Amino acid sequence: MADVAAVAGVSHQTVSRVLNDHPNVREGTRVRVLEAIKELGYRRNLAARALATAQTRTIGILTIGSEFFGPQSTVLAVEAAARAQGYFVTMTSMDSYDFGGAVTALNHLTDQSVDGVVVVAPHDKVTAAIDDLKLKVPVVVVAARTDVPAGDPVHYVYVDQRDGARQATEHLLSLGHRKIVHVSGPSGWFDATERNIGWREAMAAAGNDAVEFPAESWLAPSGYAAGVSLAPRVKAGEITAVFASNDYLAIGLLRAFWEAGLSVPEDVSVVGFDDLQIAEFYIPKLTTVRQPFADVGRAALTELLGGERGLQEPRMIAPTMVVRASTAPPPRN
Amino acid sequence: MADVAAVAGVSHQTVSRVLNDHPNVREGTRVRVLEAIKELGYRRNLAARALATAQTRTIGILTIGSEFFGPQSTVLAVEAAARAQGYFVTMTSMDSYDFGGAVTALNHLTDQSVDGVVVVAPHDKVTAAIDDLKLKVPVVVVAARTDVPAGDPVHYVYVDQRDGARQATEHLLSLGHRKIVHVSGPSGWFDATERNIGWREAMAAAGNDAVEFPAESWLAPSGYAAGVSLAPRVKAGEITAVFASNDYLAIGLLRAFWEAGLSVPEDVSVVGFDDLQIAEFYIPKLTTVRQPFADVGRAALTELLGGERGLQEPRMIAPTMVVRASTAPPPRN
DNA sequence: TCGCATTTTGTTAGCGCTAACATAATGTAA
DNA sequence: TTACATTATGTTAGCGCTAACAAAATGCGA
Repeated sequence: MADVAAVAGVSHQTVSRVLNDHPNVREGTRVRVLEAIKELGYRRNLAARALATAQTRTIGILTIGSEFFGPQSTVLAVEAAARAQGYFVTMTSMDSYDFGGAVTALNHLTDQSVDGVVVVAPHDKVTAAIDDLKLKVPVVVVAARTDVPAGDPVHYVYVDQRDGARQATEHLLSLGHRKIVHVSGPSGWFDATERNIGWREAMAAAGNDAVEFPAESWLAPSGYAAGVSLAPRVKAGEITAVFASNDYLAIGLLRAFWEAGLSVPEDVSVVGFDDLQIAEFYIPKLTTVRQPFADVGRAALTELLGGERGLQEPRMIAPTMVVRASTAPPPRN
Repeated sequence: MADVAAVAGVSHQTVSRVLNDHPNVREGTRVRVLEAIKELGYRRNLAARALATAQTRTIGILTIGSEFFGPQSTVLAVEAAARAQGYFVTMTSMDSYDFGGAVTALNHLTDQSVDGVVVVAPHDKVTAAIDDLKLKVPVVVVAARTDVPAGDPVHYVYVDQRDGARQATEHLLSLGHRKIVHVSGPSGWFDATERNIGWREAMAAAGNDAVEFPAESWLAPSGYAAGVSLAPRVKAGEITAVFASNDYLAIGLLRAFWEAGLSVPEDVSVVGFDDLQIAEFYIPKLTTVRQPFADVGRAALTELLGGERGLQEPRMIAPTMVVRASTAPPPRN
């Protein structure tokens, strides 16, 4: 910076002013400084700036360390939005979904003096760690947590999972299904819990029993296992439709049903959740609930940088029902 | 740090020594300092450290801004490996795959004084930008670039795409196929180019013509479009097998063939590339080439931090053929 | 016990930037 | 023109850490 100042014939502080768009710099001086900067290929040292200002203009993203479609898309959107706002992004993922893993990951971010944190890890162990740590920087969590106490400094942004599950369930009910099973996501995950609640509410409203089949994980093998268990009951006429807590589970289910000789949607209807890229290309095309992950990512960053503007209310984004070919009226016995 | 020093009754420099595992610190002193650190909940300011040492212990990851399975998995693995080595990770993605977009993204990383960069964006525009910029920090690119000049400071780590394509092609040839078409990936991408070469080599070695059908993108809709075009030729007996440049394309293809009333693998065989999580659950289960993305990520980081150890030769990792149910001998007319 | 090598601890300066204040230049009303 | 407000620029100090050197404490052989 001193070199630039020398070339432009000004003090280093004036260079700093130009760099920070300070108003009180004469146009001629600004131009000379800018030219010197270009000539020397100067780039300011951000570590020094961070030290002097106690601000890094960096946000941290904490994410789960797995290849799930939703979180990944959200992270990408957060990063793009942050960059557009002139922020840098540092990312870390968790080795395990327990309290300690979450604390370690959070510390890893705060060690870097991030100006804010976006957490894309909708697991209750993670939120517990956040509550416990009482971070000094703003935190936005992408998780459908509905029991947030009023005035909680941590903000939540999410897709209305409960509503999505309700839509999915009502779609099946409106087709005439009554014997429906929900293959629910693994415990600890807010999305699983909320979808479960939405499902129960819709079933209760229609006066039906809400039968669940808990999946071991979010992945296709678990859906497949569920399908293997459920197929005989479908054949016995005890089940006419399945609402799976995500598309991976739905696809596993579809595969298991196919292997059991069941036709979807003729013998049994299946609904998923997420709308994976390939949902539309599966055989049959999968009826599912689309989550606008990119919107969530953008909203989370806006919330983070927006500061104390307005209310503390969680930002909730609506999912969309996408009806394709894996659902139809139940068989007539 | 001064506070810690006061509590422990030492100078701040001794605290610094403890923090940096300097050998010449008496055990008793070290313990006292450690206790003071714990008592005060002290965490060192990394911006100051970076300023003093001119090292950030941060590596930058440049990635494409899309939800592709491979790059995403690789990024996750790089992050985990970096964290295990005590490095921080800052990430940025590109808005566009042109030269300018790559330069902007690279500058975004170097502005943060990263100690090294891992590029997970196997596109020729990106490598062109890297060559042009002559970065002062070590760079490792995850891309199957084979024309790297000897002594190039940029190192390349990748899966042997050419070999994978050869395996896929030979698998089809060994089943008896001769009329094979390769649905190739979009231009500019190293993976597409290399798979194309591997395919041609294998076909040439078997004395067959190598017929290609270029896809517009890496995504399922492009595979579907290819399938729509190819289906009549399959029916006419002009094609008995298709090697798609990735699994998304293969799935689009499968869907299009299914809609055209063609059975896979009875009427036509299909091979993909990548081994997506759901490849095993598609109907039929997809025969494909598995890429060990996590291994690549780890290898890239090792290469980056390993420094000038050993040769400059690109690190090449072998893919594995996974034979499932989408391939079979050609129909007997 | 002394003298010297070795280990341990302390002191000073500076990394490159910005905040706060000081000074100089300019504009404007009387 | 002068006096004073306003704008533009310069000077100084310090952010929290580590490198380099200085000084003190310790160990050890004679």
